Amino acid sequence: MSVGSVRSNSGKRTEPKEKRRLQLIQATIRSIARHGLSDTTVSTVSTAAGLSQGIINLHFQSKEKLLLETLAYIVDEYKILWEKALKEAGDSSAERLAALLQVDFHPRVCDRNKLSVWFAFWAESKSRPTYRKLCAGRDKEYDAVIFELCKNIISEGKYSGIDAELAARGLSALTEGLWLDMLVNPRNMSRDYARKVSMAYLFHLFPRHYPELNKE
Amino acid sequence: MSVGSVRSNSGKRTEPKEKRRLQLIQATIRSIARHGLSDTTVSTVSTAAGLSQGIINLHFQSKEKLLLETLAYIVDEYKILWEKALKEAGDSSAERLAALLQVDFHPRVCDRNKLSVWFAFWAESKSRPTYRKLCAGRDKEYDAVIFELCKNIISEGKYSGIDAELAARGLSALTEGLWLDMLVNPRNMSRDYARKVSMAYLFHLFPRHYPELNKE
Amino acid sequence: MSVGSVRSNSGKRTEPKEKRRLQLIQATIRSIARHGLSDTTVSTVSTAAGLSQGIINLHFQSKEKLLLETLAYIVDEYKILWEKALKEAGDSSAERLAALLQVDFHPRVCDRNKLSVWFAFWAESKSRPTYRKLCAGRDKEYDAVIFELCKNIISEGKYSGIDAELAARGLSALTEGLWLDMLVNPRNMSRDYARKVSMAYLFHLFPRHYPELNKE
Amino acid sequence: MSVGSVRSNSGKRTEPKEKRRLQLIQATIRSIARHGLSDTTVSTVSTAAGLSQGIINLHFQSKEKLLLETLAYIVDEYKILWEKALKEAGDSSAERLAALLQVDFHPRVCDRNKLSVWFAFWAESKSRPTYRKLCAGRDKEYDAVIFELCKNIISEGKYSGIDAELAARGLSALTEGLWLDMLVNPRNMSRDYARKVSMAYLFHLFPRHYPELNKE
DNA sequence: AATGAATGAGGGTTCATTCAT
DNA sequence: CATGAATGAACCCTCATTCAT
Repeated sequence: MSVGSVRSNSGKRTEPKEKRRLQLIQATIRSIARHGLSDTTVSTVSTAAGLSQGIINLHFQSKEKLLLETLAYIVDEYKILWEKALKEAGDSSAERLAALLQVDFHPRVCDRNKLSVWFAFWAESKSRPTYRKLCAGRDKEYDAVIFELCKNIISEGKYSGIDAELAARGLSALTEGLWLDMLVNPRNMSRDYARKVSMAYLFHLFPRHYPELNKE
Repeated sequence: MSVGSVRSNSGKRTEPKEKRRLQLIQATIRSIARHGLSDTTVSTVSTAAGLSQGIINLHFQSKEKLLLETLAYIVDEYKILWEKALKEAGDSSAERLAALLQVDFHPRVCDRNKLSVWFAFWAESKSRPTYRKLCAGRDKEYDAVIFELCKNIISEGKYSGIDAELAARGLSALTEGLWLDMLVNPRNMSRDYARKVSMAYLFHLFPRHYPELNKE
Repeated sequence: MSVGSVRSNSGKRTEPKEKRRLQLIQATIRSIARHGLSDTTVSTVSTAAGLSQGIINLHFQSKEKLLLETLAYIVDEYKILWEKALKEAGDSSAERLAALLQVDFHPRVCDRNKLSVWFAFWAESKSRPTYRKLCAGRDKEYDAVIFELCKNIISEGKYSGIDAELAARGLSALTEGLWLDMLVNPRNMSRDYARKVSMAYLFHLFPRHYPELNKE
Repeated sequence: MSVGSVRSNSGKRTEPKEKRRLQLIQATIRSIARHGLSDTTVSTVSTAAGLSQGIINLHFQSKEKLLLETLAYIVDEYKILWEKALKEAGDSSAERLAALLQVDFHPRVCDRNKLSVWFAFWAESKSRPTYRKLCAGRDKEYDAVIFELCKNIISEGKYSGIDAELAARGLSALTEGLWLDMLVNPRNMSRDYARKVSMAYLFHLFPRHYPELNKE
């Protein structure tokens, strides 16, 4: 076989494996969204993927590992979107902060299936340290950046009476609360409206940095 | 059995019965907090209650009903505290709103075990309409009152550029987000600090109504 | 409750438990004999016992533990018969040795079902140290006693050219070989004939101690 | 395909085919010795052979057939060694009998891996007639020859009080028992010592035919 | 001829529920 | 009212077998 055919072979042998894993992770997300984490079984997942039962242990050794990789997948996806937003955003702290919040309401993040997964794992994180650790990575970095940006904005805008940490924590908590509303009660909280609520908070905090929000 | 004996027994039998049910509900809360909802079994609950396995079907017919009543118990408790706060609060909308937010950070509400239960059920609410309905009751009334109070305050204070609904939704979401932080990462988010974050938001929204918050 | 009732209660609550375990162990022996160790499943055992599948994990935690306790049961039973035989035997070494060999062909030991179990575990003992350890207890003591008795007999009878250890090892191996024949080919090797073979060996070793065997 | 190509291929295709089969049989022996028959899987065998999973069904159709052929291989090997010994032995019955027993302790027979296989199948022979039949071939012929030789020796040596069948059965059982000891407890029973035990028995039976054994 | 991804029947185990005590 | 032994459905996982490559 020529080098070319070897390359295409390796593409066919290793790629499908990665594709299968992705396919199964996506089936897991759908299953958690549809049945809940408690009622997500090897059977619901493999059925959702249109494959046989044994496939999960073949590719992930155990159901537990599949769940962990599913969480990791979602955490990673979020992180990537977030870093991309930071890279593409302008230099000003105000722009950067706004860009980050936009990510939180990006369709790929606010997908209700994925929100199901986030909250399923958060809900169990108290009893499962492994879950908490996976999420903690996200939170820590996230919090630090938000805090830094708030601090900059406050000093730039000479906002008095605003504590940077209180503001940052508020912004972060607000996002999570809005996610919860979108998950639990999507009719009363659309993605678009959630973003508006978030932006309204930003405006009230830093009115001189976000004049345009006033008019929306 | 004569009517008389039934009646006299009913006093003795139903009271302990109610106590057993409460005892089991509290054991359920502890079990969900400790093991997660997925790993909460009839056995973990009855062990936590110091009773035998059969006790749950005896008093609740099924595990599912026990879970529902546990959720109902927490929802009710929250509602009661909330109504009590409204009744005891002053007449001004600002006072009433602040009083309500205080309830959200009341030790009895913010108990981490109970937060575990809230989020456990929220996480599954997408797949279990019964859960959602139980929570929906709380949310609807809650949202309506908060909204009304915000509207009053805005008109009283002639706050321009504040949409009452956006503000109300923000306040409500913020609380939920702070609850999540307290659940997932209690070291970084104490009950006290959460309340401060919440109050800080209130202040930024309605500075002329909450001057005292400025100094804290 | 009186002391009496407590006693009868404990008899009813703990005895059945022990009875169930015995019942399951006996079902296991039958299953190994009938299906072989490889094909002995939780299902074959519980069916043999006339009970449900869950019963095994209820009483033995796992199938593996049931198997170990089954082996231990058979080892123990053998040991008890053996010690009883020693206690009841006369004082002379010749009598004692003969008594021990009688045990090896006792109906309760040579039961073909039980032989199945012995050989099933011996066959796996190379790969499963736990099995070997359980059997090793028996072997060691057994060998030591047989050796001692042979030594005494040899010195008493002034048998020249007989090594006590060779004789003892031979006697012990002969028994095991006869067991195998009874297991694998019961039509050609009855319990009675096996005993005769064993006794014939004894006679050839120590003719002056076992004159009566000559005539049989 | 032309006849010619078939013929020329048959040399190339069937030879390696036979080699593969042998390779897999040997891997099976190692696997049974290492993991036990219960834990010998298609995977343990193919791994031991350094080949892929599918190879077994390719060459043996099923796992069961591989096991049967493995047993047959060992039975055959034993038979061949045995027949060769008979052919090469002298004419006297005593020599022939001794030669046969030598085979039983030949390194190729007493290999602990192979003993594992023997006993694995013997242990299951009660529940699997197919296994028993495979072994029965060996036993029958073996027993007949041993018996014949003993009979000759007895009549030659005018040994009184010795029943030929009892002696033959004893010899055969002794060998099997010694094999078991070598398998289960190799530290206490070396191949060399086992042979000595066997020879000691022979001496005691027929002292006038085996004078040399006396001195060893 | 050989591979190894995929299958699915059947394994051991868990657990909500029942019921005799 | 309370227990806990027993059940059996459903879980996760293993593994002999198939088949496209």
